[in-house]
Amino acid sequence: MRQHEAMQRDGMAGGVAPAPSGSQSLSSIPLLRVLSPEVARRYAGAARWFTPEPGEEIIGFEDATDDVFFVLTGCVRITVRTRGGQELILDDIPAGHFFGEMAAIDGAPRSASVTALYRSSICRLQGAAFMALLAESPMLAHQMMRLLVGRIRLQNARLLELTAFDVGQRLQAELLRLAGPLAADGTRVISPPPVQQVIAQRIGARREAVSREMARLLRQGVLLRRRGALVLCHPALLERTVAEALEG
Amino acid sequence: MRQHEAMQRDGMAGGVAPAPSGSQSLSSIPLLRVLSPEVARRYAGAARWFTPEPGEEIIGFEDATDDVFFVLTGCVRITVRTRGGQELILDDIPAGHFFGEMAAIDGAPRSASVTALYRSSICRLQGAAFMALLAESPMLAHQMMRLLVGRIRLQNARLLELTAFDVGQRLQAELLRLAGPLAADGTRVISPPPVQQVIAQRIGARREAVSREMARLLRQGVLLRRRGALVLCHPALLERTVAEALEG
DNA sequence: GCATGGCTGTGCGATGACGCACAGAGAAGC
DNA sequence: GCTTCTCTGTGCGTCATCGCACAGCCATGC
Repeated sequence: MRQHEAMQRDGMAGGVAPAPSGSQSLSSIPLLRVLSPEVARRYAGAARWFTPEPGEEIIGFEDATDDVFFVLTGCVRITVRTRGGQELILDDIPAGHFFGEMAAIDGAPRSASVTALYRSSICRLQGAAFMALLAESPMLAHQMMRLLVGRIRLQNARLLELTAFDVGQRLQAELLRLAGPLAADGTRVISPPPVQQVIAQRIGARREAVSREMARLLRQGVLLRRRGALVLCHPALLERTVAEALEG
Repeated sequence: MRQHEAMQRDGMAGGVAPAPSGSQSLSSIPLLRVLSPEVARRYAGAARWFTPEPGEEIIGFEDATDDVFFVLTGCVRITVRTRGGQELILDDIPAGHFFGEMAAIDGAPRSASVTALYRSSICRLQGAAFMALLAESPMLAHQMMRLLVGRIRLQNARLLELTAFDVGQRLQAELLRLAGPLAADGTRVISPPPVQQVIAQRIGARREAVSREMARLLRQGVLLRRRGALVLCHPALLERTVAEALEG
């Protein structure tokens, strides 16, 4: 079940949404913090709050809506699927971030599906209102562009990996992306670690292949399994392997 | 040689750049046409013109520059490579379009390389000036976001194809992307067609595999080879195959 | 016309990934 | 504690793709 996987992936439990106090809540959204209170108030009417349950689909592929969604608590997952069950995880959106802005910007139908991982509290803003906000605040527009560019960069990297790397190399690259910052002892941890199935769906591989490759890394000692965490013992070594993959 | 490939891919021959008439030329750039003449004049000082030769590298991976480039005539190709020679073609930028905006927007080093396919005439604008323009013109900023979003959508599709499609299916999807509009007789043409090596680099496959799959399509009669053109006889049939690939 | 050089088609062995199957480990619930 | 369910590890046959090799084709230039 998706719910289980979600729980395992990340410790945050889904909580009840804070009572949406209507008109003053837009400024609780990190992206919109740059707005003046006056502006935020003006657009509050275009916002609605809701709290999807784990596994609930928030956006379906090719939906014609253009709302923008802000995750206040909880977490959602963006995926593209073939109807045959092949599923690629594009991104996980944690609390404080947002999704759904692409349809608002270009008016095209949704290109991916979004599902709640836990019970989440989410604010949805009408696409037109969001675009008006962007037009009103150059700072906001700039921030938006930075985020879009960041996503393109990440996807460029994934595209290259998919064509040039084997499963083992893609796994190592993904582990580095998932890991937290460098700790004092030179290690980086992934905590809590996603289940292998999820990693597989992120790097376009099968669960079994991920299992085999992780076993290899464990045997080599570059990876360590702890209670509720994966420890990259020698992140520099992994980085070197990835860099070498780029060499050849 | 890259030059040859370029010639074959597209009929436009590299011409000599129009004598850059200095300060009034910014308005000859499609993207910047929305600017008032006054604004265009104000930023003209931040622009420089140059004419790279075929095969010349305009941007190298991880360069620290942040200029934005506008292709006035000719064409350039954006690629990411492994140093071992694996090369993925991200996009070709024809006359009238631009590239290099990502570094200007987020200040990060270049994530891909750009090479001139023919002798091209190109205008480079300082990153800071470009960002100032975006801040000044919400219309321009909106247009920019639309373009970024379009690129993300395209890459989402390619990512899914790479993980879920086999070479044959990816080829069919790419042929549909390369083809021009539907003609009166129900066909769509690709003219001039890229060499197979280029198609292979776009879909993350080997030249031989592309050759084999194209031979199959030719045999089936959905594809036809003409002088300097590929004709998709039954584009609807190809679309159906791709859609079916998504089903299973 | 002829030679050159790149493009294309195809055969074939090697190999990496798939996909199934099943056993053991671990967590959650009763 | 026991059951149940998911997650994980691994063996193995199958299959798609790779990577090489080489032959024929076509365009270009002399």
